[in-house]
Amino acid sequence: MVEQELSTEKVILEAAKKVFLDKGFDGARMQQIADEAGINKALLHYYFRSKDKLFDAIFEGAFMQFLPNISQVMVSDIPFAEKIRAIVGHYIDMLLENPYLPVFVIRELQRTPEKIIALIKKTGINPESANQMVQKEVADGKIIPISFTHLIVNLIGLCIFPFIGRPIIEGFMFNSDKDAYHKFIMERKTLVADFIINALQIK
Amino acid sequence: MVEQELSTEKVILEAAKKVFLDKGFDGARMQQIADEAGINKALLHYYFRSKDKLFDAIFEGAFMQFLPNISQVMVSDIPFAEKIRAIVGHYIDMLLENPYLPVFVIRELQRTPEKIIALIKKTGINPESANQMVQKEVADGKIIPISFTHLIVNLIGLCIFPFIGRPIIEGFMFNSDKDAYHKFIMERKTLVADFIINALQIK
DNA sequence: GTCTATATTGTGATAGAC
DNA sequence: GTCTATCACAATATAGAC
Repeated sequence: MVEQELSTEKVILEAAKKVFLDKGFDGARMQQIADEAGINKALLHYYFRSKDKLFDAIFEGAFMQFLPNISQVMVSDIPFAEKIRAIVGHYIDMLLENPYLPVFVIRELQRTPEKIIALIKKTGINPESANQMVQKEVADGKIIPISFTHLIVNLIGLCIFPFIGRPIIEGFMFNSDKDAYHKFIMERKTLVADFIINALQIK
Repeated sequence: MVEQELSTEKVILEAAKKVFLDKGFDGARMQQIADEAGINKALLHYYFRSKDKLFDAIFEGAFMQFLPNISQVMVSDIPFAEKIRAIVGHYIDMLLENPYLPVFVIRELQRTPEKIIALIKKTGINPESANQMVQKEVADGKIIPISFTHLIVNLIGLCIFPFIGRPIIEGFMFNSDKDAYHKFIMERKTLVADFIINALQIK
């Protein structure tokens, strides 16, 4: 078992991710990334040639992480309500570990939408098959009529907004009480799932 | 009735709002704002002295518009379900007219959170009084137990995410079919209200 | 591979004529 | 008030020594 030191490239990628996630492409500075990595600017360009390419090196992974992992859960054999609970629970856990991810993705989605559409198309994700599963539940009278698109938009919106709006929720609603904010997020793991389950009138 | 020509200051503010809303503070360029206003950069500085001050001149109004107008509706005498319908309907209508507003506010909320907390505190908005109204409904057994904070976070999240995620929804889910996207948004005016009403099990 | 120094371009801001 | 010209500095990127 070797105490492997992180390669320079990995250190740069870590630093870049941290700065880009916080500041966005437009707000990030190569100098800040270099400082964060404990190296100088020239070395960034030696490894990644340009700010654009360095950004690309971290974006795809971040974006894929942002998409909730529904396919694994959807094909499993548990009741629909349990699927909702599992997806919401895992998604909020991921967001707790990556709280800047939503704002980051949203910012870049506005800056370079075409690039990101191309990226998501490349993944082979198939919303039509997801929709068929939802429509099966509808046809069986298990849930009220709703499209997969509306459902996933509701689910993501309910999960990410507390992270997007953290400054207002923590700073204003909870008077900068971090513990109250954290408690609020933990409550949402069950609250959001129940909210969706009630809304869909799952039988 | 005079065909009043817009003052230069108003033209600048309109141009600045357009560019800042689209690109954010970091991505916006004074040159682009000048072009948009049909004037030169020097004149921008003559009127507003700095990019920061020009930004401040448009931000407060934009941010206030972003907050859903709940107080007027909440104090009225209609049933709770109708209040939800009214708030959601008006909010989505506003977002249809200002589709870039959510991303803009979110970006700046991350960039200068303290400034924005101070701004919202200045308005005298009182979440405690809103919470009391919600708790009255809970105590009367009209809705399931929920805090005002969870409720408003759910409501805003459900309303804004379709606008935040437009590139993915329109570009990917609907294969760049703008009409399909617009239809989707219009559906949400009733769908989101019903979703909340069902979730709260309003009696 | 890593550094210092420097080139090059972009961008906010000002000076001064009209 | 509005313009052209320009300054000053910030930021990306490269050259070249080690």
